[in-house]
Amino acid sequence: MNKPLGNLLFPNIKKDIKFYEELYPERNLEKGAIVTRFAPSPTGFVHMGSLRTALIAKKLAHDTKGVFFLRIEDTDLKRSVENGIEGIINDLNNFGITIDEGRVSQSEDKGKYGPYKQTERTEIYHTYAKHLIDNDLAYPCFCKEAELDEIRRNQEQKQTRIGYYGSYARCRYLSNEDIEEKLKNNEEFTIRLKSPGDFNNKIIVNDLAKGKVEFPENDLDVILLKSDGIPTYHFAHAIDDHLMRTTHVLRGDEWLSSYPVHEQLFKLFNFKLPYFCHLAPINKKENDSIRKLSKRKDPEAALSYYHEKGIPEEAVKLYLMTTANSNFEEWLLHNPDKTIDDYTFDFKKMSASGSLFDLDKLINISKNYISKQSKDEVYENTCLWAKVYDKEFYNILKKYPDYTKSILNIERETKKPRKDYGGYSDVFENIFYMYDEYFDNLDIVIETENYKEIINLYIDKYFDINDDKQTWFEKVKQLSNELGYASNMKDYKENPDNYKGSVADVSNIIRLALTSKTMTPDLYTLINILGKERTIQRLKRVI
RNA sequence: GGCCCGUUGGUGAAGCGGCUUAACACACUGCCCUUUCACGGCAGCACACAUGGGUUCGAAUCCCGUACGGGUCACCA
Repeated sequence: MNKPLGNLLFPNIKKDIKFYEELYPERNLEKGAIVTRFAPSPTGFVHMGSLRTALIAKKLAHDTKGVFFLRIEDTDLKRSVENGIEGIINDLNNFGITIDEGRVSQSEDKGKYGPYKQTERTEIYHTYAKHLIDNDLAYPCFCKEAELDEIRRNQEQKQTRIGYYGSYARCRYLSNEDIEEKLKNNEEFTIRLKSPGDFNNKIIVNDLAKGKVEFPENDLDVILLKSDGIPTYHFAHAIDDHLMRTTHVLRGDEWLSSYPVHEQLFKLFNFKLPYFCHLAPINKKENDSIRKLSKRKDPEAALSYYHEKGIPEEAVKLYLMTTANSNFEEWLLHNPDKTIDDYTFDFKKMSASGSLFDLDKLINISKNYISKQSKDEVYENTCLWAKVYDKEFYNILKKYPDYTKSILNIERETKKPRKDYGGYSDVFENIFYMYDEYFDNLDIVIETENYKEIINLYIDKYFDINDDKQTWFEKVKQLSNELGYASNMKDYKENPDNYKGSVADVSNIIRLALTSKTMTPDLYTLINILGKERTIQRLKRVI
């Protein structure tokens, strides 16, 4: 016990930890209910990896009738970004990751376990720090940066373990008088843990993702409170996740190696230890090395990247889920009409190692997802996209809603829909030629020599907007025959020399004249959507 | 350097001691279907279990060593 020191260091702290233990009681939830949180730093947008963590955390909580909350970890003043909190809330909302409690705006909380922003909890941290000091489990450290450097250099030279521990932890042995003296001189100090651990002892975690992991016990006198009085991650994590009654801590596996510190803190306070799940990162290959997908270096780490491509949020989530749970993809294949909400998350199906980010796969998922949407959904979503990223196209879409929908509906809303769009940004490239506003400015080049003859004959003799598909195609075949083109592809393939070409060539000339492209959806449907006048006008334009 | 994690084809991965001549999905290639494209079907691709020992009648699966990759050792989270 060292009560005088606690009072000396924290003269303004009048409460004790019992006060907070009672203020934030255990949650009254059903048995098996999981309490998780998303705890980002407001350093900018949400990272793909963080989004995945949040997605899983929310799912676990909601599947078990638990609670999912948002806590803002803004203890690094230097890195905090101005509208960081709004950005995070925004990203979460866009992806439908709804929180039950926590920070809901820059300054507002929802829920009884707040405040949910760490810089607003300093009194709590100080109370718990004082408690540790009172019990001789923490002490002030006056070491300056230079001294700490010196210790490290010394350790490097001796090739011993690096860190502030044991006899290297100089300030651990300061007497109350020494401390009082330094305080009088206004020396800056941090509060360090007086670790009771022994490096030779072993501890074991049963990590939900990694399995059993063995560590040496922590003996580092880690910093609990920085010299500005703000807690470090380690300290804040222990206090907050206990007081907020988190049952499952999901976080990146870069935290795995500091687990011994955290466990020690929980035990010193007699907190109930939550379950831990350390997720492997999403990686990227750069040259020959593999590294974590980086906010700074990789545009695809930002959620805005997908927004810009018009990849639906749901598709991103589906992709993230396939990387989070290895059997999710197959499950979805067998349950095509179900959603992520119907899936039961399984810790055992989590990969222990990090995977490479695969944009191809994401786009494939997105194609499948968009292909299942109705024409109205695709129309609305494309409008939303274009409104931000292509104003001109947006105006066109808004000008011709029904016309556009009929285009978007080609080979859609069937059992085997087309999969043209990896994102809404692909829509333009696939349908722009249907609008005169774009089409009229195109140069149309048809290489076939006698294309004028073909088109003339088509207009004069065979074109009739009222034909059904069967009749239409029969006529194209007749047209082919009349001009020496094979109407039957098999015949043509067997004896190509007998013909000038095939019905495929003939259709393609018409296709080119009408669309400027050689690859389009079904021509007959296209003609019907274009209508009689526009079709003839376009056909005449090339001759 | 200490501590920790990981390593199945180009990618994600199934596998949990015999059912494995190692699934499935993406990507790629070819064929079929077909007026183009797409969809769909079929096939292929890829010397895929990092490596060396051991345990066992039997090992991708268990144990040990090594290599390689990654993390961490901040008054950053």
